[in-house]
Amino acid sequence: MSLSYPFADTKTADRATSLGEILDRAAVRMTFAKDEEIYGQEEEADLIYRVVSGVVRTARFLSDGRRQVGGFYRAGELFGLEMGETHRYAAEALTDCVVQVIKRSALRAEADEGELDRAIWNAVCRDLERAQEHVLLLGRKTACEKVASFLKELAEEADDAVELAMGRQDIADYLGLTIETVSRMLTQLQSTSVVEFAGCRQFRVRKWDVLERLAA
Amino acid sequence: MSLSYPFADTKTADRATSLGEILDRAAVRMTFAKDEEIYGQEEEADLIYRVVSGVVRTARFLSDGRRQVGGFYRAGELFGLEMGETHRYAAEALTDCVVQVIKRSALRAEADEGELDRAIWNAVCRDLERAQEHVLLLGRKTACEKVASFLKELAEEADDAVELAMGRQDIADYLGLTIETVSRMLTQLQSTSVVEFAGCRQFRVRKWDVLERLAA
DNA sequence: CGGTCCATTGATGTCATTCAAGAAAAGTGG
DNA sequence: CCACTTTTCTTGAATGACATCAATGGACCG
Repeated sequence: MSLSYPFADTKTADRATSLGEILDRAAVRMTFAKDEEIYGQEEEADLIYRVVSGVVRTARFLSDGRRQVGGFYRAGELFGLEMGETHRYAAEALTDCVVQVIKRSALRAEADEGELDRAIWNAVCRDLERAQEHVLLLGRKTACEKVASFLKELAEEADDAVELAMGRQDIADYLGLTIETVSRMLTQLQSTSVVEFAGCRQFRVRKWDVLERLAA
Repeated sequence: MSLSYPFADTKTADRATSLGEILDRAAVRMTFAKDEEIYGQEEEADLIYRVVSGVVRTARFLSDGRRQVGGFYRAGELFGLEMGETHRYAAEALTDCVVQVIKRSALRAEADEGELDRAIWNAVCRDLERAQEHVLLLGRKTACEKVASFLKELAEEADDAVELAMGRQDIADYLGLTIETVSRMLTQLQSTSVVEFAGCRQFRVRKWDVLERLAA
């Protein structure tokens, strides 16, 4: 991990109007290598994080090593605001990535309250919605439905060809499956021409209607 | 379902200091019979709810009838603040229950902002934390661990004998299992003297250490 | 070009589900 | 309060979905 401080232009008279500007000015920028830990499960949580580039995953471990991936965060997204005293999920760099970090207290001084609160509020609500979808997926969907749901979610935010930032193990741990099962389901979706893979990290959807039906 | 309006003492000069008082004064009180729907999945969400008595469950259905229970809410808890345009989970009366309901906008006029925001904020954060725990449970725990976790969570907020408000089907749909599996795991936990049941709706923990270990 | 890592595929095993029955509890009406 | 019905819970046996174990195949990288 490496640090680099922002230009200290605290003399700027105007208050920043967007959270992005506030962070660009006041946050510390940190770089993490692939698989490096950003913060640990059980660590104290008074920092706010924002992805600048790369992808971050959150994950939680059971004592015997089983892992559950909570979610993936892309450029522009806030993470790490779990609001208890400590983080319940760890955050790790899925790819090499750059992250802005700021103390909640420091941010409060910089920003006009409304702007800040709204951004954090939105991030927490988005996390909650995702977690609720995740609960449904993990609790009541079959392996095939899980994988279809996962591909669908990725594909509907991308135009045509979708790049998978994560490997099979991360997908498996996100979906509550094993890598073998994920692999088999992907093969199955390909053999029925629902999706088409170019290598194991890029795909495009061939039959949207079928994919949506399979995602249940 | 039946309605009853609160005493309209809006002349009170002082602003209420606790959310409870605000709601007691300004909210509509509604009574729901067991299994009655409080709001539906996909319904518009601009009301805030608070359990006065009884227990509420949230649940979501897949098109073929499979059900995932999101959680249970007890007296004093706020629910229904999912913050998207529509509810993603339905809310139903698990038992006969009384609920306070208020429009978010109306509440905003009544309360001093800080008090209100803090209460909603706490409720949303609590929901998020629960959902994250739920994800771990559903994704990576075995049937036995799921049931043990469930009993443990119930038991640690109650003194000695714990009353189960919900039936086996609700437990199963909360844990992502079938009623038969839940029943078998409960039998197993009894036969190993980890818990002891008096009828099928009341139990007490016999071996806390073992229960905690099994909950993983 | 050989080595390492990751993904796929096949064979087998296991845990949870499904199907089917019976037992206990809860509701109903006399 | 007791028979009777209905619902819910438990238990057993068989099936099935996903996991595990083991081997092969492909991609990336020095």
